[in-house]
Amino acid sequence: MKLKEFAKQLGLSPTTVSRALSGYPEVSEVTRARVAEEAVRLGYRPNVNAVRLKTGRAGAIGVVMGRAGEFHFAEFMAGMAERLVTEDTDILVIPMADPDHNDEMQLYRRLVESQRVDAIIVHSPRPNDERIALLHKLGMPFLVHGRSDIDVPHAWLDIDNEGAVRRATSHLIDLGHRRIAMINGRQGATYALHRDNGYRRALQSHGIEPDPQLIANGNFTDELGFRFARSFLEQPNPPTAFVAGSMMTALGVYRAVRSLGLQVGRDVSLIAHDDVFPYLTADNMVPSLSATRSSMRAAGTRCADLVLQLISGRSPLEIHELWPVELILRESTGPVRQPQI
Amino acid sequence: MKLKEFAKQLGLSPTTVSRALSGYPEVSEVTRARVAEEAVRLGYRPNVNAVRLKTGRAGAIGVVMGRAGEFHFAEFMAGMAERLVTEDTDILVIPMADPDHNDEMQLYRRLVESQRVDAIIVHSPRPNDERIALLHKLGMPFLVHGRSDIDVPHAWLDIDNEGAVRRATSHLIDLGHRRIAMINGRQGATYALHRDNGYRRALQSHGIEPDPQLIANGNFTDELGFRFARSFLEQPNPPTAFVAGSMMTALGVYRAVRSLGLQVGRDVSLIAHDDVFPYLTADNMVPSLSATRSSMRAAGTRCADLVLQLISGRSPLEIHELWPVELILRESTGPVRQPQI
DNA sequence: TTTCGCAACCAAACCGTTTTCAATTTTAGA
DNA sequence: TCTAAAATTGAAAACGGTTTGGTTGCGAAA
Repeated sequence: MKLKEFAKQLGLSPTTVSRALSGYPEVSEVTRARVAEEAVRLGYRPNVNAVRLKTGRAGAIGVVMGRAGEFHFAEFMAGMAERLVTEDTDILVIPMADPDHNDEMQLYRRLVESQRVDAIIVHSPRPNDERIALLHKLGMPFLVHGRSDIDVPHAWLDIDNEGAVRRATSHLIDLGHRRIAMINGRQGATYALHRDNGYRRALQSHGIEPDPQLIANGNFTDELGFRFARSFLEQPNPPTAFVAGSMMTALGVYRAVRSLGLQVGRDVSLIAHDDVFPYLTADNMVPSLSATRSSMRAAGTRCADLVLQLISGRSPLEIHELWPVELILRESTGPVRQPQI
Repeated sequence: MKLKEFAKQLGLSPTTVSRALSGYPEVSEVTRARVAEEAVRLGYRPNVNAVRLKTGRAGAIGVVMGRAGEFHFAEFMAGMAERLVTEDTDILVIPMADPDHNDEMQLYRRLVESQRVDAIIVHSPRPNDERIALLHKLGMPFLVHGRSDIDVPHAWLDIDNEGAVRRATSHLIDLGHRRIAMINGRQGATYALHRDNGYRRALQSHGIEPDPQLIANGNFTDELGFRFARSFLEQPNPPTAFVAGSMMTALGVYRAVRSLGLQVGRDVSLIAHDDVFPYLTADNMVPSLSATRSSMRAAGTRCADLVLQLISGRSPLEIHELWPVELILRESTGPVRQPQI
């Protein structure tokens, strides 16, 4: 059913019908109601592609997806979906070929030019992220999930990574730990930097010098969690506590600790960051995992919300949200054990 | 840069330019080369929305996303992305409000009518899945990831769930196990049914009567893995082996077994299904996990490929792929222990 | 030479909306 | 009652491409 045909059935012009459905004021309430009603009855729905061509709006939010299968991704998307379900906006997932730099910029450039999306969400920004500069230059609305230090105005939503890790680390220090290892995310992303800062500040404010031998960076995998933890624990002067970047990393740390005949929460303390997954909960781990917690799903929902505001004209300058992170103490943290004499 | 302008710069008509770029034969090679070259140089790219309006193609594949944050999802998408990155097709994620039945059908109907996608991928089909009937009726190309018994022709790609679980169960029986528990996925989906069949057939072909007390269904979460395993093991006549539906479930089972002072691989055997995640590998678990394995990512890639074929006209009737599943034996399986006398 | 076929190109119609500008009808004010 | 202003409605021009149905020019066949 096309507009023309539909309008004819109603005895109205396409103009009026279009306006009635789009909520323009210059159409009488009576007419509007009738049009809306008949549209449902006859099943008329405007052709999206025609609307998009004419209006220039794409009706979609772009999310560029890296190749690393990040488990956060699904949660974030589910959160976005939750918000967008009532909206007439969908999510366009754009595959990224290689993390090769040039390619990536090219991808964003094309995405913008192609006019397939009204806005873009940028993930895992770097301190000086060229994607941000590019999108700003091209005038494409975008929201950064995370933050960047770049000298370009941008809307962002981030969690307080630094504060979270600082508190986590401080807490471990308060428990008497002095050798605290840090298993961080991949180097380069701002959040990893912030977490590193939080870690260092906590140590330094207690007069402890960070030991580079106790700091590691890498993907959030069980495997790396294990490897790093294991190699740290096998050092001559092993750590008594760990701060870990993700639930998967935590799993690896648990394994490593166990594999050495030690016990998490007694011999080694651990605090990890928990993005709140329905399928793996910190509280259920044995011993239950002390965690800095912030819902990835909620972030997705809010990001979708903010992007919608961005699209409808709100200034990026007004959109800066820093979410506090909970620190939830459970059994994986405990006072440092006196070295056996 | 619009087509008209671009054509003028080249001293050609829009017609010829359009044809040159779209690879039509009635344009000389010389011209085609020149057009292609200049397009790059001047940065001309056809407006997607205009192309879509005119051709009726949407340039996107639809994936409906449930609210349950499934960790498989990201892997599957990453796989799709891998295939689509070279193509001019993207992935449209459509949020699903409630798993409420009517709503879901309504969603699919609208999705089709809106012409935002050229094809749809249907996940976790049920034996008699109305979505399939609907899409078939509406003439929308679609690929089912999984299978359905419904009496409607449909393209599908599935893994041999039944065979996988049958072999896994048989292997456990060969190891001497007789009380084998089954922690399956949510009731309703075909794959859960197939796995159940595989489980029952294996038992029955060895003359073992399935015990409903040892069969559970539910989401693939660590929590449910733990609960089910624990409650099974606390029964008067506990199982000596488990077949579990996912890696997360397996984590829960490990926990449950440990919590009772038992040991996986010695006191209790376990085989779980592994979708192959970069962040959690069966081989790294302690003891390493015996698993039926099939790459979710590879499935995503192939599904994308098949959908593209579907879009370009291949008959759904020809597209039926049943992937074999590997059975990889590691340390979590062992001979049944004689009951302590 | 004329005719035909073919390669290469082009003008204009069309895809299904939105929106500008203009026309018509109502309403309100005098 | 008349008129100006306000409230509705419509006709037609975009939006930026693709594609149909030609036209043109040239060499080969008749």
